[in-house]
Amino acid sequence: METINIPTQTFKALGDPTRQQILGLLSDQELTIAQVAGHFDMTRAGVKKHMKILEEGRLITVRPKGRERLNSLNRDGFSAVADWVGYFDQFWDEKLNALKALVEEDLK
Amino acid sequence: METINIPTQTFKALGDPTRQQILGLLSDQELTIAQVAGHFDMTRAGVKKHMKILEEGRLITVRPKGRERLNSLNRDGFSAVADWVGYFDQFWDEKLNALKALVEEDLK
DNA sequence: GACAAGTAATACCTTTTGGTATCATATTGG
DNA sequence: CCAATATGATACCAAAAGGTATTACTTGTC
Repeated sequence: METINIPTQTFKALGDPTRQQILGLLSDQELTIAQVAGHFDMTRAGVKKHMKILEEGRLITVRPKGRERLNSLNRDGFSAVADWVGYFDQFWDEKLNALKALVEEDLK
Repeated sequence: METINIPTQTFKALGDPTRQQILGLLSDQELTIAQVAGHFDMTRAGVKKHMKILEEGRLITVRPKGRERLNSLNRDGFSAVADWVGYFDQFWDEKLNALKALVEEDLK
């Protein structure tokens, strides 16, 4: 049996509107925490907590540049979600096959 | 600009291990709330709440059968997640194109 | 050392999670 | 048909987790 690891932390990270917006911002360009905070009515500390959750969900990565730390999207988390959803594609395939078998049985 | 609606409720529904397990059970067969509760150390009322969240995330549907109500997977939620992830695929494409452009610039 | 970015600690409030209790409804047996 | 039973829906409550603001501390660059 083929198993798949469930990206719980990734889904949790995605289940918040603020974090979704942050991802949207980062899809344009990499940003510091202060720059992200500039787009919201929120303190740097508040943004930082969301960034940590996004990082734990492997949706962003951080790289130092001078005295700043630039945050950018990380493909890992997105791939994990895509894989997980793909796993359930089996289900729909089997369901369609079962339906097809039923129909063919009817035609006999 | 092409927009995409963000399935927040769906991600929220997916961000819980118990609900993920429930989806796994339902990928085998449709089940009543009582049957789902049989797989967990949880009351029917507790399970019911998870089912409601899954339903709001369009991950399951319910159909009545006698005095029972059978729960099964709903493709809508899964499709929404797939679409959303697909939207971010653009990002990786653009990033690769930018990289390619840089490399070609270098070769001049 | 001064400044700006980042991080840590704390407190407050809201949301989520799960339990118990209760009620309505549908089925089944007598 | 009526009583007993099983299912599921809902209301209320307590504990836990999550979100935000405030304040203060650390670190890196100039």
